[in-house]
Parts: sequence; C-alpha cells; structure tokens
Amino acid sequence: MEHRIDRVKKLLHAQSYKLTPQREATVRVLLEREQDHLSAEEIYLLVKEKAPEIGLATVYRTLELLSELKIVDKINFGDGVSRYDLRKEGAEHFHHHLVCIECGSVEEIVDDLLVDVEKLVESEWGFQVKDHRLTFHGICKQCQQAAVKTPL
Amino acid sequence: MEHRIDRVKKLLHAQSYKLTPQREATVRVLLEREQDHLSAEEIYLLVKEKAPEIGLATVYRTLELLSELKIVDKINFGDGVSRYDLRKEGAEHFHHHLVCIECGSVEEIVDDLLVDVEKLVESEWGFQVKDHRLTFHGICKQCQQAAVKTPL
DNA sequence: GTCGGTGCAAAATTTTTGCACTAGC
DNA sequence: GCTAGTGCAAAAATTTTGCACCGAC
Repeated sequence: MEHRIDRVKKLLHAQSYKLTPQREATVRVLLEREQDHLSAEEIYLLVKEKAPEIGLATVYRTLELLSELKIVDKINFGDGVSRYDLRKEGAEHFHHHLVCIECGSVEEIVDDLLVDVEKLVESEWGFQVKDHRLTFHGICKQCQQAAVKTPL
Repeated sequence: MEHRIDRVKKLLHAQSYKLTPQREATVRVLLEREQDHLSAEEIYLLVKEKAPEIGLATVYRTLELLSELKIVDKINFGDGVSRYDLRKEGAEHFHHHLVCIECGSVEEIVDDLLVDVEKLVESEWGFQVKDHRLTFHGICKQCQQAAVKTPL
C-alpha cells in the first residue's frame, strides 16, 4: 500500500505538485476501494472520515488533478455522475468494464483485449491510438443464474 | 430521409408512443446532423428553429424515450454533457468513436470490431453481452500531419 | 372525457469558481 | 512574505420534476 502512495507522491512531485494531507487521504480512499468506481460525492464522504475538515471542492480539485496526471481515470457509465478509477501501475494494461443492466454491478477485466483492434484502427483510419475506453453492457453471471431460477 | 422518419414512427407505435410534431422535429435534427454528436442543448436550439414553441424539457423527454427504445445512443465523452447519436438501421453494427485529444474532433467508425472480443468475454467471464461502447482517444490523421509540418 | 404529451418554471443534482485564509519554504 | 493549496459558500451548468393545459381519439 505505502509504495503506491509513494508512487503517487513522486508523480505529483515530478510536476511540482505536493501530496498534501487532503490529497493523500483521497488517494488512500481510492486505493482502499479500488474496485468500487466511486463518485466524487462517495469519495468525499469516505475522505471525510479520515479528514473531517476537507471540503467537497478540494476532492473535486484533487480528482481533476489526478485525472490530468493520468493517475486516475475519470469514467462515466451514463448515470449522471463521473466516477474515478485508479490506474494500474503497469500502464500498458488498461482495464475495461462489464456493466450489468439488471443489477447495476460493475466488474473489471484487466486483459488488454484490444491490441489487434488498435492496430487495425491505426492502419485503416490513420488514427494514432493513445488510450481507449471499452464498456460492455449486458447481464452478469449472477443475474443469468437468478433468471434461470426465477423466470419472469 | 422520409423512410427513416417512418421507421422511427413505427418503432414508437410498436410501443404505443406517438410521433408528435415535437418528437418528429427532434428526430429530423438528429438525422440532419447525424455525424455531429449533439448535446441536448444543441439539439434543443436546432429544434427550436423548426418548432419555436418547444421546451427544453420536451427535448430531454424525447431523447430519453428514444434512448430507452434504443433508437438513439446516449454517449458521454467526459465533458459534462450527454450526447445523442442516432443508431444505424442495421442494429447488429454498432459504431465506435475516435476522439482526437488535440483538436477534439470525433470520428465515427462503423465496423463491428468487437465480435471476437465479445465472444471471449462471454466464454471467459460468463457475461452475456448486449451492447458495448468503445472509444479510442488519440491523435487524428489531420493533427498528425499538422504536427509534422509545425513541430513544437 | 380521458390520456398521452407538452410548456413553463421550479427544483434537484453535479461540478466549478471566487475569495479570504492557511501552511510551508 | 510568497505561493500553492484549502474551505466555504455562491454560482453555474445540466437534467429532472410538478403541474396546469392542450389535443387527438
């Protein structure tokens, strides 16, 4: 855990930003709840438990900063709010999402499935790919099983 | 053009909704500006030119309805607003987006690149894919050429 | 007359901004 | 002291909702 905080600290310092207590608390929440795709509000409430004096605006400013530095990814699943995901350390593996349209659960998959597709996009469209977002919408394993047990 | 309006009309009727003048004006704007990824506000302003009495709330309600019926796709590129895209007629081909991080242009690609990837997700994760969203971020052909001519 | 649909205004929600204040160098 | 960073409150921006009204069947 600590080495991951240190890594963020270094990335911030490299751009002359500081890892303030507020920023550290925010990063710690992101680390602790890495699988959770938290919204700014949710992050704010969790950070408040560690650092009660923090303001929502600071959380937004921190998340925006981390987002610019590509330390977190700002993602949007179509409900009104942005969600924030810590990037994995080895930046060559992106992670994608499986959003269940039944129960709303979000699963992550870490394989880089798009290597071939990216090559195709570069050669066919002349578009130099830097990053990508991929989200599948569908029905998760649990809901499929539930549907078998209790059909409509 | 007209047959595409008719198609929407049928889809609405099939679910006991009407193609009111306001809804028709909205769909026409979407048809005319199909490549443009308009926001609700932009659509509202364009619809107002045809039907000045329309309210923004109606545009939102129409877009939400069309979205539920899968006639349009609600997409989000990370700026604060939702954008709306008419689905292509042959629903088995989704369309993906190439977002240029230099000039902000959005290109569409219509190939269904993900057939193999979807199969993998279904077999590996047991997730039944219904739809997907794929966006590439990178540098478009024009900006690459501009960069060669005028390096930093 | 009923009911889906609409327009308007108000409300709710999410995010940003202005400004005075603080802490570290 | 200067500067980056912060907290708070206000503002902005986007989207939703309540309600009275309208129009087609």
